[in-house]
Amino acid sequence: MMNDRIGKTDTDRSEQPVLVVAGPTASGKTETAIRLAEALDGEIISADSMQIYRGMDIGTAKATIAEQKRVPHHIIDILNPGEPFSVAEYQALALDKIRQIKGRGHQPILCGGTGQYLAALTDGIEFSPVTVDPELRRTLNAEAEQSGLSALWQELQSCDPETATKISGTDRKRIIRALEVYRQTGKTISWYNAKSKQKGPAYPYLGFCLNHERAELYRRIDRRVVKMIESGLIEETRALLALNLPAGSTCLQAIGYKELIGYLQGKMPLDEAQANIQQATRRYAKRQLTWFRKMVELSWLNDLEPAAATEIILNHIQNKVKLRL
RNA sequence: GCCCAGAUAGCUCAGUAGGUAGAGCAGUGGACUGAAAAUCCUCGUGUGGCUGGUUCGAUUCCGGCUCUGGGCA
Repeated sequence: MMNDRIGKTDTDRSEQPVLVVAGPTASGKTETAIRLAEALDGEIISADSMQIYRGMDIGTAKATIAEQKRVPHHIIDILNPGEPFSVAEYQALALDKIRQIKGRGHQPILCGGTGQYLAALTDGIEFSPVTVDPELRRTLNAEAEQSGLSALWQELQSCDPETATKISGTDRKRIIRALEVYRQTGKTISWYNAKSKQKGPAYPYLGFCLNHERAELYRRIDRRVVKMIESGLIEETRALLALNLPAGSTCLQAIGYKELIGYLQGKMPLDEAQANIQQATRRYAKRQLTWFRKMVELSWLNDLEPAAATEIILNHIQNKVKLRL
């Protein structure tokens, strides 16, 4: 075959789209992204809301130390358990990483299963300047406790009927967030949202979604949960528990840990905790797929192991580059 | 071998004084703009074990058979 080298694109990737490797848990994202990075001189930016926490390794299926040595990883292990985080912060961090990686002439590869994080980048959402005020959030939660959620819903109904009709009167988190915005600024969250998509994404993206036939995906999930427990997830949870984090800490929402805490506190036998983890993971995977189906720019790769998926993605990129020449 | 109880949705079961059935769980689809592995919404047709009978009509009543659980020998 002819020389495959394609001009200066080897070193100048500033025009190349950011690669996205999405997919539900246990679909093979991590290994695929690493292989891609090795082939493309790439660096991986995680898009995962739980892998940001240090010490939560097994349960979040974080790339192992050995895997992280193969290729640079970003936005992993950036916080201690118990520290708060948000999509907007994620987006800012990720955009910064993309810029830096491109600056080095490397290929940025977004890899992760948190649909909201991915969408914040690919949809180019411009978040409002209204940050989270923990004090106000506590107040609103307390009000919901005392006067009931419907009282807050009423308040929203009168100050921001557009949002009130859009979300459910039982969706506690969204009602509270909408009121946070209104009480702090006097402007509605719908007003901010309306202007949030005007700019479009800061970078072009080329995305792939790994997936498996549902029954097979669920088998993989069930198997992986067993493996996690065998490899020390209980110990990891014990360590997390020993930190005595305030209830409501984001990291305590993580599947696997929250169920095993119940086991460690003697509330349920291990096999029950394991079954609960498997079920919660299956439901989570289903919700992830809802996000990915909505992201029309994703190409779906079904029933493939990482090696094969990587091949296909590389071919795809190769063809695109050739077409452009 | 005999006696008793069961057999209804993927699972556990309810109900129909005879007019072709509904809960929980599992599962499905969806929403998502600073907690997102979170939060929330939607969706219930299944040879009523098989087979005869009674009846205008049987998942429901009666008989036989099969299977399951328990008891007696």
